[in-house]
Formats: sequence, C-alpha cells, structure tokens
Amino acid sequence: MSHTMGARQAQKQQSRRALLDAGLHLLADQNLASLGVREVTRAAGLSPAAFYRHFPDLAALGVALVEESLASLHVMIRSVLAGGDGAEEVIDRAVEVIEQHVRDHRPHVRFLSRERHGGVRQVREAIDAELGRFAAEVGAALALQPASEGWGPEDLRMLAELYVDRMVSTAAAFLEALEAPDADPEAERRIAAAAGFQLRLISLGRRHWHGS
Amino acid sequence: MSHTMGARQAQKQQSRRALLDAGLHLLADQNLASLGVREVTRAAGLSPAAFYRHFPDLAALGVALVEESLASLHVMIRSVLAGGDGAEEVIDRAVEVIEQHVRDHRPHVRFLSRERHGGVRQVREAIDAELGRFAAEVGAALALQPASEGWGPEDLRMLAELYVDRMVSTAAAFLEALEAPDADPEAERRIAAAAGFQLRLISLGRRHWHGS
DNA sequence: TGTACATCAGTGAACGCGCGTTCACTGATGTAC
DNA sequence: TGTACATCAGTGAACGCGCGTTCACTGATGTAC
Repeated sequence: MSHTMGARQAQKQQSRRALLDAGLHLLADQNLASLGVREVTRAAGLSPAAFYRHFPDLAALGVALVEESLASLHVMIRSVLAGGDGAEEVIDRAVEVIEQHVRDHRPHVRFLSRERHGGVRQVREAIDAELGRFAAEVGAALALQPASEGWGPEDLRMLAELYVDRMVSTAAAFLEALEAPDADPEAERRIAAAAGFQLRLISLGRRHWHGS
Repeated sequence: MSHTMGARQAQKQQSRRALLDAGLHLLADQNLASLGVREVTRAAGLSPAAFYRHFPDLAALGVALVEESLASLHVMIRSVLAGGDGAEEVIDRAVEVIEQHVRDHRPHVRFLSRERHGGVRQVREAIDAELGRFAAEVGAALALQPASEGWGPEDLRMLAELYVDRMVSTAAAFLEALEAPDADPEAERRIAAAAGFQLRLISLGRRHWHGS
C-alpha cells in the first residue's frame, strides 16, 4: 500500500517526517506540553497552518512519536530474549543491548522517559499501554523457560513487570549519563555494573522462590 | 529564628505559601515547564508582579516544591526502616506506608513523579540528588543488618538503589491507580501484591547471594 | 496523447489574546531616638 | 509613649511579543474521458 505512492503522497509523508523530526529535536530541551505549533513548523520549514494538514494538535504528534519510539524498543527486547537460556548470558546481553539502544535512539528514549509521567494524558496512556504489552511479551518468554515450572501466570506477570521496570530504569540511567555535561565513561560502567548486579539478584531470587 | 517573626515576615510567608500551594495545585494537570507566572499568581490571589518578591522564576518555585516534597518522604522512609528486622514484616510495612504516603501527599508525589524526568534541569537535579541521599540512608540501614555480613559497600549501595527504585515505581503505580477516572480498589490491591512479591523476590536473592 | 476538471498540501495574512517583565507607586510594618 | 524616617511586600498599568487558529488562496498532482 505504501510503496506505490504518488508524488503527492510522497511529499506529504516528507513533511510529516519533518514535523516529527523537528518535534523530537525540540523535545530534547522541553516537555511536549510546552512545545508550540509555530515552534515545530518553524523548525520543520513549514508555515504554521501546514501543521493542521497532518495532526489535529500537538498531543497527536506526541502519540505518533510514542509509536515510533516503541517500535524500535520491541526489536530490542526480542533481541535480548532470543538468546541462550543461560541466565548469566541473557543478563549480560540485556545490559549491553540496552546501553546500545540508548546510544542509537537517544532522542526517542529521552522522549519516552520524559513523557511517561508527563503532562499529556493521551501520550502517557499510549506509553503505558505499550509497556504493558512488553511485560506480556517478556512474561510469555519467561513461561517457556524450565525455571518457571510451577509458577502461576500472575507470578510470571509480576516478575516480567519487575524486569521491564528495571530495564526502563537502566535505560533512563544510561540516558542521564550520556546527557551529563562532562561525558564520563566511568559513570556508564557503574550503571552497567549496577544493572547486571540487580538483574542477577532478581534472577537468584526467582530460582529460590517456592510458591507464593 | 523563624518563630519570632514580625507581622511583615509572617505575611510574606503566607504569600509564599499561597504561591507554592497554587503551583502544586496547578501542576496536577500540567508540567512545570508549561506553568505560567500569571497563572500561579492568579490562583494565589496576588498580582503578577508579586511573584518576583518570592522567586526569581518558576524553576526556583519548582526547586522549593522539591524540598517540601522530599522532606515528607524522608519521614516515610525512616518509619519503614525503624521496624523489626524480620524481612517479611519490613516488606509488608513498606508497602503499606508507601500506599498511605501517596494518599496523604498525592500532589507532592505526583509532582515528583512528573518532574523527575521533566523539562526543567534544576528540578531534575534536585530530585536526583535527594533520591541519591535516600539510597545512602537505606544502604546505611541495610549495612546494620546481619544479612549484610560479607557485603561490600558498593554491593550494598546497588542493593539500596534497587530498593529505592522499586519504592518509587510502586508509589508511581499507586498514584496512577488513584488518578484513574474510575477509582478501582482492586487495582490498588494488585499493585500492593506485586510490590510485596517483587520486594520479597529481591530479598530472597539477597539472602542467597554469595559474593560478587 | 491531450484536455478539462478535481483534489488538496502548503501559503501568508489576519484576528484577538494572554504572556513575562518593568516601573513608579502606596501604605502597613519596623526601627531609632 | 510618641514621633519621624526607613523598609519593602504588594499593586496596577504599561510594553512589546509570540501564540493558536481561521481563512480564502494557489498551484502542482491526480483523474476521467
């Protein structure tokens, strides 16, 4: 459907892209709630009125950014889960993949971290719904592991939420380290160490868990 | 120093209070970055110019709110730690205390949760610094427990961070449940159950940890 | 292929509005004697 | 206690400015024949 597109459609997509990119760029230094229509169109090289050909308001642009941002996160999570079963290797790979993901998608990660509890309800809800889907995905993967024998679905769900939350926190910590005025590689190493330690602790608790 | 205050000082304090209260109230529905000076003074019943007698700008008001918000959090954390050593009781009490704290200080908790990764650097930094102090406090308390024998200070610190992070996440989850349009007591019960489960899992991992 | 009409992304001007900040002021409170 | 002066929290008017949104428009692209 999308690769047989007339010149008109193609140009419209390009403008939409420009708006999304400009928005994401401007959101490096401010909240979605304080972003302006004129500000975005100016940065995108369009007239203010053009904005309304693409989005009814800025909240809609925010929701579009959530979708983009989380699409790449899904890919990331699968690459973590799709490894060997050895808990140690999975943990180390998870931490590495998170760090790399933050590097590669910094503006998206920043946007998600900032707006997850931000002032725009529609965006908050979109992020939460998507994170819930992640937890479900992780829970399903955990259920397949032998270590989950005897675990009820609610327990697996809570465990999955714990893991997802830890990944989100770790990503936020990496982001902060990258944004710090004096880029300190030591800070990143400490975050990676803490993340590994904490995930190992959780996985150790899981192995010794005997019924709820 | 503060309880021998002239009428002038007392009136000034009262106006300052009105500004802080108005700000906190308005921040229920928006970010600090999108709050306006006129908006706050209007809600506080003062003229716009009066604002500048108290704060140079809105970021300063935000930092003052951080201090307020975290003062009450410190009290909360101590009341959790100052109980018996039994891990089970501490965990159950922690979850209860967090839930009650969110109920009693909802606007402050919401403010912290929203601005922790928000668009105003000064405020973000104030919150992070204070959360770091919490982790240190929790770490010191953990160090006194017999279960910490053989643990290095860095490990204790990472464990403390894990606990603090979990508490923050739990508080945010309770807050969301309270803010939901259809107040659902079942949702709160599930959050409490998940929080207890997750803290127990961590504490189980801790007991089975053998060196890093 | 060519022609006549339809579509619609983007324009630029216009509107009324609330914003942050400044300023000289007022009048109650504080202080020195 | 009374008086004369100093302080300073709060006022209200004023400023210039950028905002969101609307509107009739233009002209390139698409379509029907």
